[in-house]
Amino acid sequence: MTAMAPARSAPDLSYLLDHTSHVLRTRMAAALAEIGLTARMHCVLVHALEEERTQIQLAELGDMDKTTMVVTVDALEKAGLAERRPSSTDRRARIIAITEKGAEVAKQSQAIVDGVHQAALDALPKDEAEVLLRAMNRLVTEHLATPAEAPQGVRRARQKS
Amino acid sequence: MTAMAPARSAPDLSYLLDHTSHVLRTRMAAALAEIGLTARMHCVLVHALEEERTQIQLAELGDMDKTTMVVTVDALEKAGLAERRPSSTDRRARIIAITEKGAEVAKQSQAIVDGVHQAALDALPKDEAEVLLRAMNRLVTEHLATPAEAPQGVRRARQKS
DNA sequence: TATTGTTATACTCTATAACTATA
DNA sequence: TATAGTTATAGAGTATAACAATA
Repeated sequence: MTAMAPARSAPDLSYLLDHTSHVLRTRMAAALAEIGLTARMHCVLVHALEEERTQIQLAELGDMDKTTMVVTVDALEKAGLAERRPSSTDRRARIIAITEKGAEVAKQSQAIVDGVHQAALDALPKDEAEVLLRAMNRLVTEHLATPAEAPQGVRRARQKS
Repeated sequence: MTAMAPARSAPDLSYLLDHTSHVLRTRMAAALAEIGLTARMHCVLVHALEEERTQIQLAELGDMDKTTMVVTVDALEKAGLAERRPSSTDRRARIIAITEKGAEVAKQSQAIVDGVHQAALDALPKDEAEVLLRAMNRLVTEHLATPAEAPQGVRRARQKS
């Protein structure tokens, strides 16, 4: 959706943010798809490499639901990039261990991600890119840190079958 | 989803754009919901007010599917903000005419939209806000103008029932 | 034949609920 | 009792197909 603001209005920040984030997301998806990854898979791969983490911990880091995590880990396992290992301290939990192949793919995917990001920043004058990042970081940590409550779209509890 | 970039990487533009656009979208939805509008309804309202436009033209302007347009116009009609009128030049097409009440609501909703945008920009130092807008406009018109093709997510044709 | 608007429906995504096994 | 992970499925959003009227 576009164009929240006609003439004589405040600049249409909604459009600017929505459009750029959408286009960048499609670029990223397309670039990662070339090595068989989704953005979520890359995200889990990278965080699981940093240290031993359970599915729940990885879900929180990637801001996903634990059920979404299940399918993401399923995909990583199926591709031979990760394995579920029982935690030595909690028999309920699974540590997501990255395989050797997974580590290699993670290196590639990180290069891809960095490349897509850098290409966008390089398309700007250096000083603009710098200020853009500073301003965006400020918004993310301050005024636009937390989402508003959903207005009417409250998800109803599902019916008992 | 968050955190495409760990240490030693290019700045995580994906996260910055996704997070800010998501939060701003929830703010906008919540603010517009107070007068019974969705962002789409506001968008159609404003564009239909500018000049006589058909549903298809409005759909293109708002980057929606024509079927999404149908439900949006349904909602506007039900709320008494717009009416479908037969086009005088093409008997297939419907002109979306905004009612008096619709015009008034559009004025309010535009003020709401501007307020949400301005509040975000006011949260930044003036020079940062200026450069942010310049940089975002540059990205939107240049490097991040057009989405990449969807990689695998090709929608299959539906089965004949 | 192509296009506007409509209805109906299928697809994708994600969250909810319910469950098992542990804690 | 609460939590980690799993399965199954409901709900929201949206695109596709088919259609009627008209171009």
